[in-house]
Amino acid sequence: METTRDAAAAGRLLAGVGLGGIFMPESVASMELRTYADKERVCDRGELLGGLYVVVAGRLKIYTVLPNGKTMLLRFSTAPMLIGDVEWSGHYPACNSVEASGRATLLFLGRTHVQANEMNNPPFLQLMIRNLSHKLSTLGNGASTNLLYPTEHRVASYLLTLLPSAGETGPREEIRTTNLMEMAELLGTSYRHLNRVIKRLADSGLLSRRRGRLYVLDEEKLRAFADNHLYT
Amino acid sequence: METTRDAAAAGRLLAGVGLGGIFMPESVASMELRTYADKERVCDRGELLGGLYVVVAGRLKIYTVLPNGKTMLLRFSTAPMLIGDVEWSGHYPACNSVEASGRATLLFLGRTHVQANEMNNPPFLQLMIRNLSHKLSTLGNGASTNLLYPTEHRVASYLLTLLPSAGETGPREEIRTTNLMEMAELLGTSYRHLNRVIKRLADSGLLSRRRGRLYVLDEEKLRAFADNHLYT
DNA sequence: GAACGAATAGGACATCTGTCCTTTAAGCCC
DNA sequence: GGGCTTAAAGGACAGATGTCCTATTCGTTC
Repeated sequence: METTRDAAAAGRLLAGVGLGGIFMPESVASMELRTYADKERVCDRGELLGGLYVVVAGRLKIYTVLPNGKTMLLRFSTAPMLIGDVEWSGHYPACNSVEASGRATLLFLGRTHVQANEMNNPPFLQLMIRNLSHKLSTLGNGASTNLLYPTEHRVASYLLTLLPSAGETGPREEIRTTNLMEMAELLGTSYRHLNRVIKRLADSGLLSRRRGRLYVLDEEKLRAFADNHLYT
Repeated sequence: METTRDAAAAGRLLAGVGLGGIFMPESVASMELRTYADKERVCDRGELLGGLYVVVAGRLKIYTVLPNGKTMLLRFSTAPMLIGDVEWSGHYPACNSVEASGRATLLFLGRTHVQANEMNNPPFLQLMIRNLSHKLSTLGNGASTNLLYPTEHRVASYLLTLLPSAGETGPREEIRTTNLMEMAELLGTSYRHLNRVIKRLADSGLLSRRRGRLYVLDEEKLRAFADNHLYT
């Protein structure tokens, strides 16, 4: 991880991701620019965070690690998401692990600066609220889906969510995985089982797989399969 | 549901649950006092909320209903939790259903009042943040546990979490269910299976069940079983 | 081109878990 | 007490899912 400190650059980056004017100038001046290499860890579950991060470029992988060693992929974060907002108010240890998925750039603002500059700054507080709300509703949706629908169904939902024609908003980079193993982790199942399910869907003619890639052949049937559900 | 409007009472109730001085006086003056009977619905998933609620007495049951009709119990809310905070910033439809578990009393503040009075009020915004953070970390913990541990394990964790001696903080009313069917819903399993697992634990001498109640016989073994995990 | 690791693909098997059904026990109302 | 509803308890069975293993394919590196 490389760290630099450049108030002008920080301000520019913030404006570039739509967060211009949100942070107090003193905060911007104290921000560190941190760049991570692919797969580099930003924080581990259980560790104290020391401050707040703003994603300004690249993509982060957010996941949980449980005592039994199992892992669950929760989401990907892109600009202008915050990292560390959940832990902030209670100064709790990180509830999830975060690592870079490809090269990623974050701005870091130390805890003392947040406390001194931002706690009475409504635009910042509102940003926190928007971020938390978004995470909460995404997580809630994913959690109940994972638990209450069979894998077959979740695979269908997942693919539809990524299908460009599916939503006016287009594919959701927040959940796009880079390979099948990640997809299994996101859907909360084993790689083996995911494969089994994909094979079933392919055998039924809903999908085709060529060289490790999946292609949706019958969007309508897939949609029926997914019970019209999406990973919002 | 009975509704009254009494600014003095609202102020008293807020102070009583530790929220004195958080809301602007104009907000307090516009709050409605709403009382719900047992099992009465406060809101249904998908409906627009119209404002923000503060729990001041009693207990609410928060759960998700999916298109396939299945249900998952997420948590119970007691004073001084907020309801509707998740949906607030985007004016989204409710992501969960809420019903009273026993008689419950809420204060309701209409959306326009929140917008006019509270959006520049740091103590209120901080309250929102605290609430959202708490919900997010609880939900994240529960979601990954439900997905990554077998039921047997979750039953053990759940019972330990409720066991007075388990935490310095004592039993967590947020997850205490009133019967086995609710417990199954909270743990994300079927009633049948929960029964099966309880029987196994009882046969192994870790629990005993008498007249529908469960008693922990061997806390140490149960703890080992739970991999030291709690429903935080 | 050979060698290697990472990712894909799937066979075999055990077991976890859900659905459907029946029985029993407890509480409530008339 | 009799009849009702609700919850607890569990038998039987099918299906979903995880674990362990083995090929195979692909891309990278030497």
